[in-house]
Amino acid sequence: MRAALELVAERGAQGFTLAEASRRAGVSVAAPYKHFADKEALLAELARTGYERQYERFSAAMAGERDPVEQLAAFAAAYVQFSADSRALFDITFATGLDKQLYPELGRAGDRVLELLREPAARLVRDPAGALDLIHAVGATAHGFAAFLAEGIFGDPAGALEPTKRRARDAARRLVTGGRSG
Amino acid sequence: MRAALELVAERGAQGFTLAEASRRAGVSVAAPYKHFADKEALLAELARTGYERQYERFSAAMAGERDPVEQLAAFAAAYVQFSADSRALFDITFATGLDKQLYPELGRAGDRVLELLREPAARLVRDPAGALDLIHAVGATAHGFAAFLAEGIFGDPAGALEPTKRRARDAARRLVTGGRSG
DNA sequence: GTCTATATGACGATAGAC
DNA sequence: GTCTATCGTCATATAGAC
Repeated sequence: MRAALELVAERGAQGFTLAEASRRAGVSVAAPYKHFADKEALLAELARTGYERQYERFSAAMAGERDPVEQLAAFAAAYVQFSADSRALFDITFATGLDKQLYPELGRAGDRVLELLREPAARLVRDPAGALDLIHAVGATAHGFAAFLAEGIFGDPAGALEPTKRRARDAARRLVTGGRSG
Repeated sequence: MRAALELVAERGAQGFTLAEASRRAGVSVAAPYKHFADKEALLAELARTGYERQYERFSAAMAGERDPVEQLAAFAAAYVQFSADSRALFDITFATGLDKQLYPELGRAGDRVLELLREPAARLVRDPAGALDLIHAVGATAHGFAAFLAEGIFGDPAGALEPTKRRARDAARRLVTGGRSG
């Protein structure tokens, strides 16, 4: 798993091959098949832990804030942070093309992450549909900043991390406070 | 090129293979090498046209608005629209991992797209750094909505397209009108 | 511009032994 | 739980003829 994660970090979730991961782990290419049904199953397991780490990190970041607006802003910043310092785990939860019907735990784990935003959103918007919209808007914006950062659009990803976190935080605040919420 | 694009649409930019594209085009696997140096060069060319189409579509959408806020909002909606109706061209501009140093035209073509936002942003924010921040925020948010839509987070992508466009438009407006702009 | 043929090398997955 | 060996398949890229 460690070797697989490293490989995903280097080559992306698609460029990942079981054979190379096996070589790096120092085992034969046959060994993984005693632990996983196939290549996809290993990727799915990796993605599951990716969501779990996200959940831990985001909830920790949000726990430091009391104001719901600041909780959403903290989420956005933590999202960007995670995408940068755990890029492999982040990518694998997105760019895999894993069938969430085939791996239902995956869909659930991903939903749990977005549900972190439910309480603060509900405190800000009475209407449930409006609250869901706010959740999606904050999540999408955080994701966009993370993707642009990784793509180098903000310049060198290492150097641009802190400014990008700040901007994601600001954008989240503006999404909440600007105009109506639905 | 047509066959290659279809293939990218089906299997993503990574799953794309030159051999399969050749088969679909009805030519041998050797033929493409008379037109492109290698597989990457063909992908880069595809990505370049992807940026060009984006530029055309986004500028057309923005031309329909006079108010700078609405121009930014129209951009966001058009971004989501393009990601949905031209998914292959959209994906290839992002998920390729193409070295923009090796293909400098690519970087320029991508920058040109974001520069569409420069004038409206400048009209809204005097400070140039603040204007750039606004460009990045609108672009990132549009991208996030597009990515979430494609990933199925909003439900069936076909059905969720129009609501997502509306939400992206709203979010862009809120980014501009909410709080300070830097 | 296109073909056939080929060199070379990976990969996913399985069989069977230890 | 791990190995060696292997099958079948596919890929990228080149050489040389038409």
